[in-house]
Amino acid sequence: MSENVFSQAPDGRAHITDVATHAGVSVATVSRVLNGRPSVGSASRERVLRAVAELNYRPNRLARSLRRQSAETVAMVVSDIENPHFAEAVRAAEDAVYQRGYRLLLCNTDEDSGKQQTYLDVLAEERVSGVIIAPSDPTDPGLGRLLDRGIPLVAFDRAIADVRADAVIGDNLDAGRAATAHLLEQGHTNVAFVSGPASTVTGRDRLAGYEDTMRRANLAPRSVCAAFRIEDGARAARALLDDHSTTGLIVANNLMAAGALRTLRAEGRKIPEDVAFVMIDEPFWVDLVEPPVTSIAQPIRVMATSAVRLLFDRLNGLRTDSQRLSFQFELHVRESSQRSLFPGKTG
Amino acid sequence: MSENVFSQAPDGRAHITDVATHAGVSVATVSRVLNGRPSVGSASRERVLRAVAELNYRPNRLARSLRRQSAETVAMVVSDIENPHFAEAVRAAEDAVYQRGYRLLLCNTDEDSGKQQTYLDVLAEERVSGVIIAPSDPTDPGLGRLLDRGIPLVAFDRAIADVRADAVIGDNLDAGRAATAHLLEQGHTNVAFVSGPASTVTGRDRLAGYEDTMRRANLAPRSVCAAFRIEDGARAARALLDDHSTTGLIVANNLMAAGALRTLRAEGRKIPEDVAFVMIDEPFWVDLVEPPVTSIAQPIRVMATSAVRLLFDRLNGLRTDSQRLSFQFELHVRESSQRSLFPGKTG
DNA sequence: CTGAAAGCGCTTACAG
DNA sequence: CTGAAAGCGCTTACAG
Repeated sequence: MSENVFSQAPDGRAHITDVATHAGVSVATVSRVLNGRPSVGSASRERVLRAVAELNYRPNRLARSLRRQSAETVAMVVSDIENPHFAEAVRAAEDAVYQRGYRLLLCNTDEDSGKQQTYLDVLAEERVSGVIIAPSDPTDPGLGRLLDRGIPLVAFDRAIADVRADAVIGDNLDAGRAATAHLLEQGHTNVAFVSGPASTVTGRDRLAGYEDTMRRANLAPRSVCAAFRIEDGARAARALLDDHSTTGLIVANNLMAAGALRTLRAEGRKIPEDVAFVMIDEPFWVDLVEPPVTSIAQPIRVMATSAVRLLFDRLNGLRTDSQRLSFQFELHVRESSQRSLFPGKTG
Repeated sequence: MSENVFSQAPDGRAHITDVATHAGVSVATVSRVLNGRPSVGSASRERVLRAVAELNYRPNRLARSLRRQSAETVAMVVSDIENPHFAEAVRAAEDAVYQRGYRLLLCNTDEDSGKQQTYLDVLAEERVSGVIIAPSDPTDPGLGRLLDRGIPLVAFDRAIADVRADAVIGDNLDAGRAATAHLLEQGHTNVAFVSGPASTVTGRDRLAGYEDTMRRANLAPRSVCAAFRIEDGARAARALLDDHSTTGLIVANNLMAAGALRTLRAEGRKIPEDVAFVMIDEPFWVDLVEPPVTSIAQPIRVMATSAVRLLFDRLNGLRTDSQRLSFQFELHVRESSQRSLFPGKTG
């Protein structure tokens, strides 16, 4: 039991050597106590713990990570944290990662492939344990480089080409089909589609589902591609509604849907009387707007949690082959598409 | 120019020593080139750069951070990343931090003081450069411990007691006053208030502003405290609307406002005819709902950017005294509170 | 159960 | 302009 003055002021800047001195043991013993190794005498253990408390000691995780060759950090790369869809995913992923004692590094790429590239490089330097990514640019060579280094990658929401990556993806083709089929069943024939960017799978597949369903019904698809943003949705809707024969409108994500609704309101089109409306995604406001909006919902939380599980299965060596999880969307019919409420009008 | 076989496979697992060998220089020279130090001959520089490219070398940032005693990481701790208010702040902060070459570590505390405490400890271990925090628990001793270690702290959105911390706060008292004054001006006398939790400044101050304004007008304040969540807002609104004499309702944040709107709709109360409605916060959906909602808006992006600036001023040694920035809210009147549109009814 | 020592991969005075 | 060497703060065989 040393009667030393503190070898270091108790301001938390103490190092493991200070704790060792203070407790009268070796740094190895301190380390063992701190890491919960069993082989430490209870007397030593107690003195170490007391010294830690008195010095307000916190181990330096940089040093530990360097030594252990593991940073216990998962990075999540999304294209827009302000998109409630991703906010929800990030939240669920953070929870799941935190429960496993890891940290979640957030990277927002802003749908900018340059920013994504920079981030992927940084993540490689950072020696993160794994990466969950909704790629802005799925062709980024940085993705392959990460995998080259043995850093497991999970494509979330949007697929990437590299077969070594795991993936958790919604069935976007089906989402586009379901939305379209629903409006056709309501008797609409002139249905237009506000699509996401062709550079993303979510953009392409949802559009493909729409076009496919239209063509099978011998109807001409009509769509405009836009970025997944509010203003772009408003603009795209304006373009599509120029043709006043349009009686059904599908919007490929929640932000664009907000913009499209603004356009419909600004132009005085009644929903669903003039235009029936369906959106993909189900933000909390679907039933706050007037009328409540028919939506195609995705189990985002479950998907995010699954992505984390896939990652940790790899990290824990439980699996070496890559896996791809596909999730179904669900159609939730609300007033915005209820043509049947107005049986007088038929195409 | 060495004709060596790669000292290490070009799979990105190369170390600085491999690069040095490959380029035929010392590790010191490699390090200098990588860190942009001027004192390197152009021949050496070129060979190093080529070796880096050929080996797909990426420096290990853990080692660098350990050596430099700086992780170049800023942590942002928020209570709910799904709250669009914080999502917007996180996004702006991430941008500002990224521009300075730092990373943003996201910590979601879920309004759970235990989780916040754990996170603050982890951040101390992590040796993060600084912390921006909207505290779930402003009395957390971990806050003081961080400051003890010399880690700069910026209280964002919600103040903390420690005078060593910087702060970027909205004038919440004024927000509560402005919302209330607006409804009183519209002729309402029976105005109720859905408040946030008393444990947060945003909860307390907005409520205090409301109560103050009511009392000055010799009116009896009536409020219910709730968590900043959708369901809690719905429940609180139900309780307050039980008293059918209520003609004005103010809700203290955007999530609770969504819940309150749901309640109003469920109970068939017309806005603003039966109940005039004002919310604090201005999410993008304020003008999508019917009718558009009068809101008290805050310049969140500017606030988040300012928080980052305060942090870096400290990190760059430009300032040692603590600073507190206060931001004003703005009242944006929309239909939900337009009593004047219905001049026939007067309280 | 415990300690001395090597080593994780860098950076940076120091010396030339 | 360049290199040899110390050191950042830990963890972990190895030996006892």
